Amino acid sequence: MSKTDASPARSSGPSSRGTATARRIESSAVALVLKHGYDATTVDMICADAGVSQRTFFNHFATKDAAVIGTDEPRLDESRVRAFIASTGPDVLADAIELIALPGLEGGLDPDLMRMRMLAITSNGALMQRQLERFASIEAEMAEVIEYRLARLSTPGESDADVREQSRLTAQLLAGVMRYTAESLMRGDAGSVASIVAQTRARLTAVLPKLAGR
Amino acid sequence: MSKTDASPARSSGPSSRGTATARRIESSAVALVLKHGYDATTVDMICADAGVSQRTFFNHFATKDAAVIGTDEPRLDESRVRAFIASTGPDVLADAIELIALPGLEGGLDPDLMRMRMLAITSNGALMQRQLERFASIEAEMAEVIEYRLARLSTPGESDADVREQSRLTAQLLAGVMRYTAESLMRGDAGSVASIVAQTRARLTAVLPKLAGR
DNA sequence: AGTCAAACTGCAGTTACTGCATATTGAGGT
DNA sequence: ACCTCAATATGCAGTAACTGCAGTTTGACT
Repeated sequence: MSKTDASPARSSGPSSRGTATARRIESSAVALVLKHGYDATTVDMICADAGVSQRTFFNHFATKDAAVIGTDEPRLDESRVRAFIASTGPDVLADAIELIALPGLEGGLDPDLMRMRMLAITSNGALMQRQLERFASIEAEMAEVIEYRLARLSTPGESDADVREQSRLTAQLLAGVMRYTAESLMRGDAGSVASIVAQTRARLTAVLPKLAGR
Repeated sequence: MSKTDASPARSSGPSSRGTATARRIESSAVALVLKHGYDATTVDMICADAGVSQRTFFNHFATKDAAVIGTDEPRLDESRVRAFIASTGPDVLADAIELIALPGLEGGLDPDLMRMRMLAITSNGALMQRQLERFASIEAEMAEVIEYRLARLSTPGESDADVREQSRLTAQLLAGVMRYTAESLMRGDAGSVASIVAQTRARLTAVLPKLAGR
């Protein structure tokens, strides 16, 4: 009797939610990519190392990237979001960096895995790209959050629609800031993630006034 | 007698520079993708339509995407660059949009092909992503150009290195603006490319002062 | 006519990824 | 203890993108 659908994440969004198998695959993937590079690491190699079949691999991860990057969605931390919205300062962008970057890059489950994953990602341009796309995936969410801050800063003549569009634009600017941050990390400009984030914040507050046409 | 290397762009960056074959492949690719969608269009189909072998296809284009997106590098227009640098206004970002967007999205060779390509790209998220990556590829170049403007706006305490980093950051912000512009296009917010660009510019100058911490 | 190189082609192979059918395992109900 | 069921893992065959290699056509220049 056909049990049609069986696997954990059959062709839908990958889950990897904590299952031991997924975790094994992840750490094998990260380790092998660190050792041999991304292109030189085949899915078969990862499967052999993790002791699973190729089919199982793809049951857990939609793509090879996903196994390396990790699939835990970079959710926004609720309490941080509340604090962000509550703040009334004009440093919307600068505040937003920490909202995404700190939980997304640092906070995690297994610190060792996170560190190795970080290395694996920053060692490869294509993977970096994917990572940035993941950040981009919460852009819509960020736009919404940003809207709360911007609404309070709106000037007389602006409609709600204007504010919404400005929020979308700001969310994209934020993505740019994130990319700059990631680039700094890739350049290996020393320091922890937190210090790089702080540095970005400083540069941002320095340059923004110059760009705002009075 | 083996003539080892023969093809125009053997595994290096694709060229497509004007050769009739490449142009035929391009227009076949765009047309088929418009008709059947990106995923449903195989390379074989494109080859059949263009009357070339698959190997020839990959001699001209490194990837399937490339054939649809086009490979004419979005070079910066020299005269526009000069004008951009000459300008002393603080609207660095807003000015930069036009520097990239107008030649990149509008100005082209075959207007018909450009229009269809535009449709094909905006109809597919993945292709859009690629397009944005192409814009991103001139980020380094833009950072350099932006540096000229920012240097003039630098404040007393800043070193050259500071200005350079700020330029990099600004180039990434610009990429964000470009993404917002592209998103607007995809939403089909009516209007020509030029009008969308103008709209983006307006929103940008409206929102930037709010983000600059006094 | 002869030479040379650019462009085109065929073919076999690798790799990522998918659909389908099947096997295993473990928890719950009877 | 037995059956059920659902989640998970697997084998297998297939598709499609892309690559390397080796060979052929084409066209310009001598």
